[in-house]
Amino acid sequence: MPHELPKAYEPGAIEARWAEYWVREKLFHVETPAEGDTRPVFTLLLPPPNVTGRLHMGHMLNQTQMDIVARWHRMRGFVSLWLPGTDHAGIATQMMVERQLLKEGKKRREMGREKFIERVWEWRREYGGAILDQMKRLGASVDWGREYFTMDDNLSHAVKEVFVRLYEDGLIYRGKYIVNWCSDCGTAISDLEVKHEDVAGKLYEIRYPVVGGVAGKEEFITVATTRPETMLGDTAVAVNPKDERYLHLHGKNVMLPLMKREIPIIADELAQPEFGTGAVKVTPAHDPNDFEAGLRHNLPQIEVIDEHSKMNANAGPYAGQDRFAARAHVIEDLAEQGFLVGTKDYTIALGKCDRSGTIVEPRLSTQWFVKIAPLAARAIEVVEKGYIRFTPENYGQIYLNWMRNIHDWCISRQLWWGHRIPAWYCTNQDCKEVVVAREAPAACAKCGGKLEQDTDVLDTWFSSGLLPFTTLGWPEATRDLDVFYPNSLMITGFDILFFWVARMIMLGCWFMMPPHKPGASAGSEEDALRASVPFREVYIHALVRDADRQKMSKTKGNVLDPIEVIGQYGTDATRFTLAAMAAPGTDIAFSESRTAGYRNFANKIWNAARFMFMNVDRVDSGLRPGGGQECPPHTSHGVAGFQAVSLEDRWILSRFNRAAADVNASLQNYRFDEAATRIYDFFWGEFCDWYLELIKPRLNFEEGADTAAARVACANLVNLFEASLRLLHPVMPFITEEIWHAMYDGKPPLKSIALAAYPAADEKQIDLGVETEMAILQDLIVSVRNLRAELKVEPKVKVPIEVCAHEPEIRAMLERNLSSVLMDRPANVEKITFVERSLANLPGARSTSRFDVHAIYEKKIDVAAERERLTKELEKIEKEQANGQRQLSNEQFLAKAPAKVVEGLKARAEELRVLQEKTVGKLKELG
RNA sequence: GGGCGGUUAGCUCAGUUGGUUAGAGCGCCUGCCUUACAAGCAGGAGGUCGCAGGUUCGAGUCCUGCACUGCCCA
Repeated sequence: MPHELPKAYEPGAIEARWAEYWVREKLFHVETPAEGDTRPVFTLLLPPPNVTGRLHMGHMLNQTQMDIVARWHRMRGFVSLWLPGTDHAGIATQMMVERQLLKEGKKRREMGREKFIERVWEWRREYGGAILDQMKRLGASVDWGREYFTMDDNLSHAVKEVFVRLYEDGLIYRGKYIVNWCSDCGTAISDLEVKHEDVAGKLYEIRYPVVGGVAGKEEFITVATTRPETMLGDTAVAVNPKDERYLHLHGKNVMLPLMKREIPIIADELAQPEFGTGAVKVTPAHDPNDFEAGLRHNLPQIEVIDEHSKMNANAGPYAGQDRFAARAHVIEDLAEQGFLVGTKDYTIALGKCDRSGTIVEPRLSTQWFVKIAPLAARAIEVVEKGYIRFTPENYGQIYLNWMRNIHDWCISRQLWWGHRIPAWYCTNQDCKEVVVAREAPAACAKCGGKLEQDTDVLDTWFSSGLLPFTTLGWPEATRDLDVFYPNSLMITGFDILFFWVARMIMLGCWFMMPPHKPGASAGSEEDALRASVPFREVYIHALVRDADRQKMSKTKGNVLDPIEVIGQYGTDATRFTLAAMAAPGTDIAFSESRTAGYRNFANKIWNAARFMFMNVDRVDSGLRPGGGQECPPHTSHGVAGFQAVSLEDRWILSRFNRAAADVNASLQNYRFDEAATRIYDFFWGEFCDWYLELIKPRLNFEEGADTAAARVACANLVNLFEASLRLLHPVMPFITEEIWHAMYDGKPPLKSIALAAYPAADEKQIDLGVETEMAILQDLIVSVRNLRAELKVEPKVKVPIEVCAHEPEIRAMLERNLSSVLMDRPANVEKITFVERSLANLPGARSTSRFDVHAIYEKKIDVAAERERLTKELEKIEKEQANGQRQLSNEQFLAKAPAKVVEGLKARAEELRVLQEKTVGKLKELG
């Protein structure tokens, strides 16, 4: 049986099937284009989800937008490559596996590095594909044949290569510096992985006695701190050199309370005269600013807190205590000994580990760093020069501000899971040579001693920052790299703008520029720079919040699982919701009522299709889009094979082309919201509400009916519907695929609608005159419906009407297009009489500036209600009239406003004059 | 402390380089199971566009200040 669609739209039944089909048929696999292939190329890289992750609404928004763009380009004839993959996520994955081990009573360290890593791989094989399977359910048109994992051999090889080259370029160094230390994760983390949180804390004022006093008298200098326990490691007190209060103390020492250690008073900008007392304690081993000051003044660095956030042996009597317990004890002892001057409430911006939530400890530690300035300079330049464009634009500025204030990047992590740092140290204590190499060296080149590899791994973002070129074959000179680099676009959320986008730009502009760029480089240095960017455009999407605009979080319990939403409303409806709400600059308050509405939209399409098939089967079940010809080529404009015989035909054709033009323009500007709502309005508000109703009289299959007319109407319907499905496909891929295949009775000319051409506007099919005529017709129909409601005409009773058109052309147009047959369904009209006399003042009449229409119906109207309505209307008219008059009598306006606006206002004034007269007349008639 | 957004109908949001009558979905009210669709159809109510100034012939839109609110950075 052809064209069998179940009565109700059930997304679950169709979506899983197509999702599976797209993957099985490798529909979105892209072969590397051969030399000489001139097709335009569109490349997208999927921001790799964390391999331990589950799909959340943010992913779904991100992937919906990418899929819309990827499908849209593909349908427009681009080689559209969308590369999927997952990220090995060092800390998260390691923690996940450690937790699993703990249940078996095992520990990572007891197990040993090699066995542990093997275990992580096992874990990954078993669970690592979950999020990608979820992606398949979204219909993401990625090239599964090119799927990557950041720990794949080829990518690991590239990571090593990048590390060695940066080292050789002098951009990687190792040293003992203050880093952000998470004692829970047991590793250093980068600045970006520290989240600041304002908490209520205390500011303690502590006085340090000045050694020897001043002028023989005991004197103190008071410092303010939020972390009194670190005073145990103080090696100086700083005052501002310009601060006159402390000039007499320059060069003196103080006696550090509790520790009884003499430390100097230094003059340094570190101390801000307006903050607290103007004097600050200096703890070089436990504060980044103090660390810098310590270097300036050659101060010793005394560590008092260890890697587990406990006080160490240097903390004297406090050794072994937890840092917070030590704080309490220190305060107690200071108070007891008379050194505590005061305690104030104070808001502290507390740094916490993004992953574990533990309070980060600034700690001296030997780590590897990237010297960021040279990389940042280039990354700034390419954005300033517009080689990378941000949407919304303001993110470009945010990016630049961040990039201009960037600090060196700590890239080593004290983990096992990740890319191990390719550095070796000579175990000979007299040599201690450091070797950075691509392959493990056999022995120390300097002394022949034994070498041991660094036990640390690299920050996960170090490897993901390379993906735009490493996934394409770098460091080899590959054809893929030639064709697909730079990527066309990066779509991602604001939260990883710095983590990832910024780093991709820095690394891309470094390694895809000479001398690191593989293959021959043609053109100037400027051309090379322009071509070095990882992507031409960056689109930053919003955050998905819950319906009450609250951030979704597990603790609040307001997390919406996209898979559940999909289960309830379908992927298409969920995608449509995200697209329709994706207005730039605003977060998305995801509301399920909205999704339910778009599920209804899908149902509407479904039923319109059933209506189409029902009629097609009555005319000729072999009827196919394009009259059975081949599928339109990629340059397809407008609707092919459409025979516009009636006003509504010409109208819908014109409206379709306008919609196509608008949707393409919106997608070009990443206005997914505009594109989605434009299609919605067209399909529901114009195609279903008006066009389908207006052609029903032609779809008459009774005895003696005009079957030729029905055939044309059906053919038009099929052609228009097919084009509309293509227009909608990028946003709602499943339902469009389903109906499209049904239209061809399961034997479509292509494997998928996804491979068909995207509709573009055909200017010749757009007709403003026709649209205006149709608007008048619609006005008339709505007026009659209004009248019926007012007159409370029984729904089943048909009413004859009289129509008076003021202008002969309008009357001719109405006479041409209005028939009782046509008016029967939309307005329940049985007979139409055209008259010359004005009907404006009759009860049971409605007027516009172009016509009067009168419903011939006995029932008395509700005079009071009618008067109220008319009075309200008159008020509105007169208000607008007054407004218009004020402007039109203003010479300045006439002189300065564009002619188009003035003319428009004059025309409107004339309309208002007619309407005002009619309304006043009618009110008089009512008495 | 520095920076960036937001404030439009009961709710969630659109509103283009300033231009004629500020729109949608949901919700609400009224009437309809009209042979595609009640997940639907038809009709309707509801807004001094956060406040105060300013620029302009003209401001929801541009500028200044204020209030409230959210986010990022330190």
